Amino acid sequence: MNQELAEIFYEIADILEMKKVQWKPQAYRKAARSLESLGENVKDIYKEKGFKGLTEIPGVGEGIAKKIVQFIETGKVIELEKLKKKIPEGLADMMKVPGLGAKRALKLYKRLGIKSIKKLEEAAKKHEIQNIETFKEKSEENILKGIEFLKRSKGRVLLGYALPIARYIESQLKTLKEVKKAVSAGSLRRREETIGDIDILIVASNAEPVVKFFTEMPVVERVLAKGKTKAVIITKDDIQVDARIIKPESFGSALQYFTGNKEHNIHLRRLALKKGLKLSEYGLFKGKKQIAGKTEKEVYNKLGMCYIEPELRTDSGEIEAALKKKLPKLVGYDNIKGDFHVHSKWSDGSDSIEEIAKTAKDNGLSYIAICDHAGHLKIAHSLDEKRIEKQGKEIDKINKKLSEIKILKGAEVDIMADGTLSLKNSALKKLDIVIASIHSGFRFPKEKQTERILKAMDNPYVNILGHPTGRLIQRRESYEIDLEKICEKAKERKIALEINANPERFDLNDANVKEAIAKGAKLAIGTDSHSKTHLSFLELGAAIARRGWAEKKDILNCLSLKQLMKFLRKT
DNA sequence: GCCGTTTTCGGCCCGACTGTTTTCAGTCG
Repeated sequence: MNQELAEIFYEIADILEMKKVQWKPQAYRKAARSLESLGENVKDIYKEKGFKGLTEIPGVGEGIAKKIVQFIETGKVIELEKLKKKIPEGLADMMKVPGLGAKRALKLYKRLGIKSIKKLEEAAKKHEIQNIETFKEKSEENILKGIEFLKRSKGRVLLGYALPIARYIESQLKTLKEVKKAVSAGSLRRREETIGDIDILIVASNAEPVVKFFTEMPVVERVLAKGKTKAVIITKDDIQVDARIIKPESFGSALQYFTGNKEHNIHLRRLALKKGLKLSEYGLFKGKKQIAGKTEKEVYNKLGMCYIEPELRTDSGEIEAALKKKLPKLVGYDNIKGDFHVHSKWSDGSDSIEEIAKTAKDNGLSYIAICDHAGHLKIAHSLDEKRIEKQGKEIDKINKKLSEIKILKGAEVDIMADGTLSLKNSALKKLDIVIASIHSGFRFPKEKQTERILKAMDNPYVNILGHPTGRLIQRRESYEIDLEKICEKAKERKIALEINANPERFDLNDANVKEAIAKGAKLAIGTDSHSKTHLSFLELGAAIARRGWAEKKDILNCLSLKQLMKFLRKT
């Protein structure tokens, strides 16, 4: 619902821009972005808090709220239908071609009657476009390249996929003697679940060789821009990477600016203006004098607030909290002592328990819970009671052998349609830790789904509710649940809600985490590893917790083994 | 169309790069 509405508002913005309407396009886009990053479904907001609730969404006022209501009730927004009649269908699509904005797209339509990407491609191939003033051969070439990119590009990529690529490019850049710093900013540094492009900031003694190196790296497929301080490339796996060369005295303000997000930055710049200052990527200025910019902290402090961690910079209350110095002390990446959700060869994982435990130990963990599938799910080689017992003996052996790491005996059991579990209590009782998850019946209506989960949570042996909403990023919607009720039950029953750190899941997500904490529920990060290399997802789980404003006390993984065992032995 | 510690009108972030231009508009982030 939110995404559909966002797309409608983006389209309205595009058409309005072509019609040379001032300001409204920005307003619609702001609302669209706001909807995209909203944790809650607008439909639920409307149901619970009515029209007023909608206008409380940042960037949504009376006008846009009315359109949201219209969409909820009728499935359409009349304004868009009207606008579409004035501008040929497909024309707004043309703006998706990189380098082609509203004005030039409209010009092509007016002069050549081009009104779709397909027609655009044909015209460019026939060299009809270079005859229009302000278009020449180069424009034609770029349009074709842009269309090609559009066809191949998969859009936003998962954080878990982009992060290693970014780190690799950073490390390559750091091999240059000119490079003093190379740091990724942007949505990657905010640890968003998907990344549009990678932004790398570089401090270098001499920009020229750095730009040359960057645009000629072996991973480069195509160079989009190459200037004195900025270069843009597309990698062979179709990820756009921007590089900026920064002076050391501006490094903090540049890092701040390029870490964003957009709303956060605009908010800060407005605050700066109110103080009679100007904030840009070059620094915070009073007249022509730079008063901050070397570090991010300096910039935030000079604006009258405390430092804001990158993961929080989404303009969703963090600036107000920072001004009042009331930001939470976020859980640290190094506070995470263990992993609660690991599969081994015993079910559908690919490594032995011993291999996994050794890797975990090398990663600095002090405990992991082996939670293989247990019960009826034959396809994942689920363990029955007998095999669980056998596995337990193997774990005992390895525990004796390895020091500094403790392997907990666990299982991931299925929540059946009626809310019972796929393994008998007599078996669950013997385990250190039990994760209950839904692996079937994704489409149950909200009430039934919630009831089913609540019933499972009443089982005395359940410790963690696995991937509570079941969504897969870009692939499957959440199942419909009443998260509020589930959080209340979690608090009451001392059951932790999982933050599944698998990059395709990230479930609970940041907004859910915030809600869970507000309701007093604890959270447990699990990587859902099916191979020892997946154990490194733990940091991504910590990132979600941080984006959800979690503190150490909210996260089970911060407990020492002793404290943890106490938590698990609930009455 | 949105928003308000300059509040119900009058603002709306700021700068780099490109291609086409001969000083700049368009696009992007």
